[in-house]
Amino acid sequence: MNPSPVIDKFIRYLTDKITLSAEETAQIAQVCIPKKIRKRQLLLQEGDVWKYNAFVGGGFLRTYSIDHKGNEHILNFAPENYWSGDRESLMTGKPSRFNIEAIEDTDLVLITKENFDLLCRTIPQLNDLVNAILHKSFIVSQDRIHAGISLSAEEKYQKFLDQYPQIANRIPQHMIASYIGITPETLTRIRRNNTGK
Amino acid sequence: MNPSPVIDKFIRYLTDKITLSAEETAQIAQVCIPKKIRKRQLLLQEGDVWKYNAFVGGGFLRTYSIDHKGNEHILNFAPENYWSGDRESLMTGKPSRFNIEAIEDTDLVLITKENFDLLCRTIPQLNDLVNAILHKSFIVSQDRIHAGISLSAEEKYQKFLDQYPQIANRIPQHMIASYIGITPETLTRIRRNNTGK
DNA sequence: CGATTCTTTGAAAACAGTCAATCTGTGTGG
DNA sequence: CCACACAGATTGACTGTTTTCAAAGAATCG
Repeated sequence: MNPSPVIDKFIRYLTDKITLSAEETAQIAQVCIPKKIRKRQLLLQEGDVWKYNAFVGGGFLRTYSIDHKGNEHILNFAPENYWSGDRESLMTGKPSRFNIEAIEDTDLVLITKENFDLLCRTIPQLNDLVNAILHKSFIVSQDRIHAGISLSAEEKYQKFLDQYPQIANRIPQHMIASYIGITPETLTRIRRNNTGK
Repeated sequence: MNPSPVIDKFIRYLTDKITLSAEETAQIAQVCIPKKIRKRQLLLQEGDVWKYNAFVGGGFLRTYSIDHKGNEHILNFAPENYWSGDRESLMTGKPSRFNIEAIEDTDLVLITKENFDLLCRTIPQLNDLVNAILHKSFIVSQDRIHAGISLSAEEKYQKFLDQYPQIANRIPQHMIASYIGITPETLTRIRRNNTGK
């Protein structure tokens, strides 16, 4: 047992997918930094450098940028059992263009890049898992790009609902609008036309 | 020396990035399938299952879909020293939604998924290289998604020019339009307004 | 309840798409 | 070498979609 429930949750998430020895789980737990953030608090602020891998044990995060007009653009959502962070800042060491904010009170595990890389080098199954997740994320990204260049606003909304029903009913709809790249007013109008039929 | 110049090119691409023993390069070369395709020929046709990893030694490929109105949407370009293929079809075994076509006469190396995975398991440096490429590709994808939801058509065009000048002057501009998700007519109008200043 | 956040609405303007026609450059076959 | 075909780019007029801005209604939370 660990001092922190979210670390337990993280270890369970891992052992659900890969086999780990007692030493390995201990080794992982040792470098886990549990963290709680309240609704509307920032985990990462634009301009800061991101240094971790973050696992969401409970709650909900969003990653977004703010453009020159003050409009927010949501790049990602991260509910429980998802990962969050800014890989670009992590990899390059440059200041992030994004904010990561809690949509709900959130429990996290942070692992610094150095520790995480070390774990991956020491535990091959973990390395494989991480690569499998990355691989899947890439495919999902490509699909979102394809949707972005080929679907109408209405189709993008429908696709979002189909793909992420559990997210859709947990967030305000202006965040869905932001994620698919339209204004909240446009989303209202799309919904009016659809529910009318 | 290999029977095929494109395999040599591929091996050089690899040894430029990682250290390989003579046996390892031999092992890799052994499973390489060299292939030439002519301009406008298809490497992959929508509906077929994609089975390979494809390295572009020379020439130029594009990956695109055709929507219900008959419009093409370009998901990716692959010039020399890039990889191509449909990872989604490769991973799931499902028929591809995409076509991959040669924009110019193209020299390729194909490696079947089975052989490729085996190589990665046998040669750790190769595995690391592949993961590093995937990691980078993911970051590039995220950036394109962000551009898609936050930039105007004009800004997307400008970003494309900045990011891929060497691609921009090698393809017809209606393909740039297709890649950034606008019509060729709109791109013409954007250009007119910009070069006018 | 009062404050805040979120959604909806309307009217106008900006933007992007459609369709059809024309213009341009390139390359091929006669 | 010319004529023609073809792919690509541009234009204009029109339509349709999306944004913008301002205001008013819900809904939620402390």
